[in-house]
Amino acid sequence: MIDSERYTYMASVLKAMAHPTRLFIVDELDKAPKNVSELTEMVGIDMSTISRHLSILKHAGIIAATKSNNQMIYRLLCPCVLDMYKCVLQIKEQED
Amino acid sequence: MIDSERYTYMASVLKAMAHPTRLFIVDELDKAPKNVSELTEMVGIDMSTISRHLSILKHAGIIAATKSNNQMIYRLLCPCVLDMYKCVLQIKEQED
DNA sequence: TGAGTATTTGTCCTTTTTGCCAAATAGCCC
DNA sequence: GGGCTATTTGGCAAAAAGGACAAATACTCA
Repeated sequence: MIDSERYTYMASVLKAMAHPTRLFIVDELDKAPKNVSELTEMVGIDMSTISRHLSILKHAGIIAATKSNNQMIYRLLCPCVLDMYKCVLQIKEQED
Repeated sequence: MIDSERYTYMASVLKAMAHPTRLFIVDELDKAPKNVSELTEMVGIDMSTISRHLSILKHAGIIAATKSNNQMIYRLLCPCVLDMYKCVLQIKEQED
């Protein structure tokens, strides 16, 4: 398979996006940076789970974190990922 | 979590994309429709595995199949998914 | 230093994904 | 129908992902 490394890299980024909670987080961070507690409250699951989701997104290079006092403020790095949402919804329309 | 259903749907489509082999297949089908044997030869893994990858992409609404004689010809339905590649590579550049 | 808040990490368990092999199915041609 | 080719499906094992709880870490403020 040609360019196998590139496909593996791209798949890892897409995999980082491919979870409902993480898509929600990305959407929220696009509106404004937020800390872990705020996101935890919005999603309504264990904070440790949210923290791991954030770690996955950060590791993929999609979001970044800044420490402010004893909080971690997460922000969206690449708003271009939101364009993916549009394409996906276009697929949905075509199906209906 | 607001819009939970929509995020679940979007995650399912992204998950369907999030595999190196499936990204390769999408890329190839964008160039031209192909049958299972052709893709199997290009990727170099078991045909049953390719068939399952195709089934995942088809189920997600990303590709479609047409039967021609005793072959299945797969084609890309939404070329917009290729724009995702661009965004992902943009993330990579920002990291380097 | 010690209490308190915010976040991350370790561990365990369950579910999902991936890939191979073998078997089943579908369609063509004789 | 029978052989042939193309594709899909069943079953299994290994690997990865997801989530909860508890414990650890980090930082602030008194």
